[in-house]
Amino acid sequence: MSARTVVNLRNTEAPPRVVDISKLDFTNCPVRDLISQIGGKWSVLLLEALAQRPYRFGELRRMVPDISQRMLTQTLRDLQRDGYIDREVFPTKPPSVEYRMTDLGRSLYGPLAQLLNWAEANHDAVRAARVRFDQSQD
Amino acid sequence: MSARTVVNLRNTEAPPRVVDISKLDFTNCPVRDLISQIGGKWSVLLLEALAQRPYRFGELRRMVPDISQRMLTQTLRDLQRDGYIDREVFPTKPPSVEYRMTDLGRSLYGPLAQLLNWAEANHDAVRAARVRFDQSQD
DNA sequence: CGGAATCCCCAGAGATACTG
DNA sequence: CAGTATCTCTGGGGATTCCG
Repeated sequence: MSARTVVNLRNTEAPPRVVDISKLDFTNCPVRDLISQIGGKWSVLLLEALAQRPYRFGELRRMVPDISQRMLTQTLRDLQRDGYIDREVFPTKPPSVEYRMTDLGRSLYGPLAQLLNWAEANHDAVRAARVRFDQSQD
Repeated sequence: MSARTVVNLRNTEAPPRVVDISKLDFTNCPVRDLISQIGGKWSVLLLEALAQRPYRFGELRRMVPDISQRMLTQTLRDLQRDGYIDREVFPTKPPSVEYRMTDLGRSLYGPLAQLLNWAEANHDAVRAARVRFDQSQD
């Protein structure tokens, strides 16, 4: 994929210099790697929750009532795998599991939160653009 | 969906106050709305390209050789619909179509680029975390 | 040149039931 | 409580063909 292309394109000073575009490892593009993960349906939501404070499995489940048990487990495991959150098991009875954000996760949440703030601030503009577009298409 | 929950969760000062979580309009959550759009496979890539300068359809196609014609057309139309890019048709022969970023798109690209920079800067850390996780799971 | 229309496939996500 | 294990299904995305 266009890993190098992406890098070059973001360099706004230089002209676009497309390099070696066909031979690049698709799975190794950092941007695609990040977007495909947080692009999931629940990842950002859980990151927002855990950015505030640690939560237990059941707490997260109650906070996001329309997530299935399966997707909560899976999304948490994926976030843990990428190093954004930690998982700690307390051998109580019944057992309880707490999830908390790592330093890496917190450093991700900085720029991520900026983007989310943009989304909220400009949501009306986007919706208005959609209405205009749809009306112009008959 | 949890539109309000998201808002409250990002307010790091107050305790989590989950409000009216089941009755919210799923489609009206700004965060979900943005993430589901730019979470697409090609959106960010095209935004990066057009953040630099306007491009014609065929130019974009050559820059991203592994995108299908269909997905290029569709992704561009979606970005246009949300107001991030403009489309201008030049009635030459054969016709040519140019895409350029709008002011709204440029304002989005600010925080977005910060996130992408984070992705590149921390890609090694994420990959290392993955290796650790996979090895700890037998 | 820049699409639109059509067919097809599979990974992401939901529902349900069971377990340490 | 906090998960696994199956089964299922939708829709995002690819390949191909046709059009102004």
